[in-house]
Order: sequence, then C-alpha cells, then structure tokens
Amino acid sequence: MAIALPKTRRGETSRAAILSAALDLFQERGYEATTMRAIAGRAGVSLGSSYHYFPSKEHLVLEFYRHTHELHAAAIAPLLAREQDLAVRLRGTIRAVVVTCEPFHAVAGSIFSTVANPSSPLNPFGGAAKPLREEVVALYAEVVHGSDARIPPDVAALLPLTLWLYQMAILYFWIFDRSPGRLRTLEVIDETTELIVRLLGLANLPVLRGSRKRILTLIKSVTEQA
Amino acid sequence: MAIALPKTRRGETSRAAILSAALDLFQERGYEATTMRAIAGRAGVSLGSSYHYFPSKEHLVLEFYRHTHELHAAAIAPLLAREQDLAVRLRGTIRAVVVTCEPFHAVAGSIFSTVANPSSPLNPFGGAAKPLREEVVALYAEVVHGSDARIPPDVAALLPLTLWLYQMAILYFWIFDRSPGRLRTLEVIDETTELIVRLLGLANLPVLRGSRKRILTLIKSVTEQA
DNA sequence: GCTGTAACTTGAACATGTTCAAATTGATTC
DNA sequence: GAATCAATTTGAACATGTTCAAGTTACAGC
Repeated sequence: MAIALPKTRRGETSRAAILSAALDLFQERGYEATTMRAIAGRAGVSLGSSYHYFPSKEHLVLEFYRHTHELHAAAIAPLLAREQDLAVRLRGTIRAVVVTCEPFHAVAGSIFSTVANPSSPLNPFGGAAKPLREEVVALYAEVVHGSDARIPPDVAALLPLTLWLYQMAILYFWIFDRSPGRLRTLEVIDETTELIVRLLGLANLPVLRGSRKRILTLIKSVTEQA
Repeated sequence: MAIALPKTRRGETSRAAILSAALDLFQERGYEATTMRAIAGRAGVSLGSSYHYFPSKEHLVLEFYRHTHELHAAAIAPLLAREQDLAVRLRGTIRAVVVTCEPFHAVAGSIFSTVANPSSPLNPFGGAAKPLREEVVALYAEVVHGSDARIPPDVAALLPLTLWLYQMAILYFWIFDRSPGRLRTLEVIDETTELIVRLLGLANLPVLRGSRKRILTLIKSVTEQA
C-alpha cells in the first residue's frame, strides 16, 4: 500500500518509464481503456512492478493531474508577471486551464469522476491530493495578490480557495462541453470572471454586508472540513 | 444492453427480487462491497439473470436513487401542504433530504462518484437519469410556487433547476460530514437557505440588476447543455 | 572476491463486472 | 396434446485491477 520511492537508479528508471507510459496511454486511449497490463507492457516492466511504485491505477491519475498543473502554471507565468488587472489575470488563468487540458478532453470525464469519489484517496478534499491542492490554491493566491484590486482582507483570505473551487466547477462544465473549439466554456469563463470581479466590487455595499459575512463564514466552514 | 422490461409475472418477480436484494445489500455493505454475485444470490437467481433486467451494476444505483427520492417526496408532503413561507419550505425540504439519506451515509460516497461520472449513463445531467431529474426539479418548483414569496418571473423560471443543483451541492458536503448527528450539514443548510431567500429579496435592488441578469443568463446557458 | 541485505522484479492467482450461447420455461395456436 | 416461439434462466468464459510469495539484482562491508 505504501508508496515506494525508488532508492536506486534502476528504480528511478522503472518508475519514470511506468509513469510516462501511463500518461501517454491515458491520452491515447482514455483512462478506462488503458489497462495496467498495457502500461506495464509499454514501460517494459512486469505487471507487478507497476504496483511497486504506484499503489493503484488511481494514483497514476494523480500524477496525470500534477502534470497538467505544471503545464498550466508554466503557461500563465508571463501573464501573471505582466498584468495587474484582476479581471484580466483571472480570466487568463482560467482560460489557460481549459486550453491546457484540451488535449485530454476525451479522457477528462472518467478522470474527474475518479477524483470526485469521496472515498478515493485522490479526492481533492482529502489526504493524498493535499500537496497538489495547496499548490493550486497558492497559484490563485498569486493571481489575487499580484493584482491591483483592493479587496477587503476577510474576503482576500478566502478568495484563493474559493477560486480553486470555481476552477473545478468550470472544469466540470468543460467536460460536458461538446461545442466546437469549446467556445461555450470560454464564454462561460468570460461571463463568470467578470461577474466575480463585479461582485467583489460590490462586497462593500452596506446592503450586502450581512450577506457577505454570512457567505464568508459559510465558505470557511465548508472548506475547513477538508 | 437494452433494458428488458419483464413481460411475464415470473419476470416481474425476478426483477423485483433482484432490485430488492440490491437495495438491501447496498445499504448493508456499501456499493463497492456488494458484488453482483451476492445480489443474484440473495435474490435467488443466477448471475446472468441480473444482467437481463439491469444492464449494469450502475443501473441498480439509479433505482436506489429513485427509491430515496420517493421517500423524500413522501416525507415533505405534509410540510408543503401546510407551510407558506419560502424559507421554511426550503429549509424543511433540504433538511429532509439529508435525513432521508442518513441511513445510506456510508454508502453515499461511492454512489455519488458513480453518478457524477460524466461518461456514466447515470450522470444526472445525462440521458438515463433525465426522468428522475425532472421529478426532482418539479418538486422544487412546488417548493417555490407553493410559497407566498413574490419572486420576479425570470428568477422564478430558473429557480427550481438552481435549487436542484443546490441540493446536489449540499449532498456532496453531507457525504464528507463526519460530525455527530451530521450537525454541520444541518447548520450549513440553515445558513444557506436563509442566504438564498435573502438574496432573492435583494434581487430587485437596482445595483444588483445587472448582475442578476448576468447570473440568469449564465444559469440558463449552463443548464440547457444537459 | 564473498556475503548479506535491501531493493527490485516477476507472473501466477484471485475477485469481480460483464458477455453470450445454450438450455429451460410456459403460454399460445392449431 | 403437440408444436412453436418468445421470454427467461443459466453458468462458463473473459478482461482487468490487485495481491503476494518467491525469485533476481546490485551494492555495502569485510
């Protein structure tokens, strides 16, 4: 069960070959159609060896997820370095998510459901995915704090986590999107990012103060469970 | 693949026995721990017979879902007949969802993930689950329209579908809730239902008009995909 | 060079969802 | 009552994720 980190060069080679074969095959055939035997076969190792480095097929998905996160982070680095406007930063970041994931669109459905399973070790609220989740949340913290938007501290504290949830919602929509060029998802992104930024601007209105407090308490309560 | 509806009394008996055995076992052992062989065994039929009436194990989950929906609808009927206040109706309805589902809490995780899988025939946005989804949406339409709340028509038109989404979100939270008596979920329900009703009251404020239109367009766009 | 040990590798074995061709049943028709 | 035929039932066979005990490798210490 425990993940065995390779301790020799030979082990590193094997682990890397298995991971690389898995990523390729997931992309080529999808998650379910990729068998552990096929992964082992392409990696040039035996079936049992795969289980030495990855406790289950699901754990290979986690690596897949990490892979796309790294692509995404690299893709938006220039934007985050250059741009100050929050709406532009947010829109660019979320657009980049779906652009980065586009090659995996056909695969994404089964992967998402694997990850959404609360009893899976991989579910984003749970233990195994925690390091990766924190990386993504940190990325959204940079999106927010690197902007020139003036956001009340109580809102700013919870915004990155909320944006991470928002990203997951967009991805779920994207999975169902069959429109050419995934245009509908891009439209929804443009709409929602603008809406979010606008609502952030309204958060200081007296009439919304009460609701804002409620919402913040709620988000804190919901997320601290994870 | 096609679902075979029983055409003889004998077939009806078999189908009913399989379904009943499945519901019992899902509750006793959970979804994954229940094997098709165990279902067939308890139902007193052979393994192959189960597949004559239910194309897959997942399809048995759909029946499970339908079962809880019927329990839920029955549970809230008195409330809906008596009460006029929207906040009370909504809170009672959502509370009843988690109360009804409580016996299945341990099982709910894997069931939810099965259902959330976009490539599953069962996913709530897709085809096979459509009739049931429409029943649930209709139930929320009754919650809204049977109240004395005065809601703008454009909002009222989309509210039931939105509340259905809201119910799914609450259920997802509930699945993770390990607090005694599921108190945290009940708290979140109280908070969110009050928030929803309050925001509905604010929807007519001029400053929110623009956002309201945006939000409605968005919800329509998101849901018509299904 | 030898030995011991930890790391690594292997593939057979197992459990379980699913398929399918063949067997059985039971009602309808003559 | 015999023939027919669709509905139903059966269980063996298959694919695949996972486990595990046994085998192999390679390096550290002598």
